[in-house]
Amino acid sequence: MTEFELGSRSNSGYSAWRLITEELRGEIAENRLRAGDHLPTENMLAERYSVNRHTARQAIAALVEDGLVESQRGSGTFVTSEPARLHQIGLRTRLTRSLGDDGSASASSRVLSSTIEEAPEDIARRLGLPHRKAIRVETTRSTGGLHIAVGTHWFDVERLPDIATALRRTGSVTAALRACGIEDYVRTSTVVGARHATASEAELLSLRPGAIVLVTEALDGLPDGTPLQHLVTRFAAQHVRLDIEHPSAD
Amino acid sequence: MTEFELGSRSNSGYSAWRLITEELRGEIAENRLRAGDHLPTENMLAERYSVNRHTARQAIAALVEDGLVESQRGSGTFVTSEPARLHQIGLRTRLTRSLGDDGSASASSRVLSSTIEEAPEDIARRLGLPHRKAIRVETTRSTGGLHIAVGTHWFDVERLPDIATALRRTGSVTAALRACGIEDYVRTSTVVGARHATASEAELLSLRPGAIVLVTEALDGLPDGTPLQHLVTRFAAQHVRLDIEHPSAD
DNA sequence: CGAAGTTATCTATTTATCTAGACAACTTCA
DNA sequence: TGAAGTTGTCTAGATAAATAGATAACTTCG
Repeated sequence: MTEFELGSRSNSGYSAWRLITEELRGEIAENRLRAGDHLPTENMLAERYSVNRHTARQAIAALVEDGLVESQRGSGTFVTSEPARLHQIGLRTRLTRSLGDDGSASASSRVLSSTIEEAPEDIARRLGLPHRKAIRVETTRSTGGLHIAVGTHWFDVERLPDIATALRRTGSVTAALRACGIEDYVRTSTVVGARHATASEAELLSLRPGAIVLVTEALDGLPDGTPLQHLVTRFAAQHVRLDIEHPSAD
Repeated sequence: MTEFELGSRSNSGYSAWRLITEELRGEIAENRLRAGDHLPTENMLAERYSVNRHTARQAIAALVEDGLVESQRGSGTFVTSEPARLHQIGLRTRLTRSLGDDGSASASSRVLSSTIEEAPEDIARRLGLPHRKAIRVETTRSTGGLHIAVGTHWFDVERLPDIATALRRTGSVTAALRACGIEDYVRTSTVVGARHATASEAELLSLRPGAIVLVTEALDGLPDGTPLQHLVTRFAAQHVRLDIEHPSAD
């Protein structure tokens, strides 16, 4: 097993306890520590990572707060038996418009704002805009009281001039597109990345600053290829898995 | 927002400069800051994140060290790096082939180890193993001198008894499968998540401890659906984004 | 019961990180 | 040329994180 040392750990921008927390979280995620298992004791962790016992305790405390482990005075700390529920969200790869990217049926999305803005150059290009004037819509999605994702949608203001009012009325992008006469649309590309959440994303998703977000960047278009919507969605990585369907070519 | 930021940022386990560094890195990776672009000045960053200018400088210094930006006294700091490269994921995804589709011959994969182990229960179930005895193979993948991904492969030891020797001989999973008589296989399912790298992953990928990995968990099978390989791949998120293949709508 | 091992809590101290202000060196542009 | 704006460097102080040691409360097991 590889342990980081003081040299590489200090000055890394990550506190010692955070690194230990995430290391243990990774072991749980990889099933090397399983439900019910006894975590290394505080003294063992302190020795393994060359830190004080208090630092090891702080690392464990973060896992306790996340519900991954439970501490019992006198006996030890154990991996929680029922792992936190993960939301499996389907990434749309064909025109499953009814469910699609909105995933589980219980998900509710809300429009935070919609403004007319100058689109960034690359987004304007992907949308095929000569003028760069676009409608920008910010949305959030939550299920079961948990904030799951925030989305930034870009529409061509000339192609869909009424999308803003339709959005405010329907509260849903899909319904708003239908109100604008778009019955069918197709996802033409999706790119997935991961990074730390920005401060505003962390606030919207009820995450700590620095939490990890999965970022999907997608382009929706008419079946003939005309681009309709550029969509950037940020998911809280600790609650979400993205499920990719692989439609067989035949 | 700014005062709230300070309060919630502390005690997060991430230093202020690290959060700023990672936010800027994300903007570069997602091509919102492009090669040649002027970074916000130190004073602008300090104001935007409500930190001292020295803290903003430290954030930039980390990007300089990673070779993403270059500072020029008097004029500013500029982006020097390209956005994260794309790794394609689709029906015919092979770890060996899909990276470096720019035709660069620099992409290479390496078999680190192969052992016979008792597979974890969930993996055994997905592979359809009654006996739980499986071959576990660890691989790494790099391109352009960058370590891109590490993979953990699981095979049925009874269905593919010779895969280990074939792997050691060929060095490639695809070639080894072909040597075992598997001419064609397809991706059945892919699930994507993200978390911090463990210390061992960070070492294999030449990342700092605490860096972010994209984790894909995939099942490959014969065209008739028989499971062949369970594959967990960890990509260095700062270098890679996943490009989800969409079937052409024809 | 008693000993050993565990988590919980407290105080004090050291070390690392962040803030504050000043000035120098350099570039850009009017 | 000069003014404004930028990065580079220095000193000092304030705040947060980690260390060190001690003791209590609880569990397990011989």
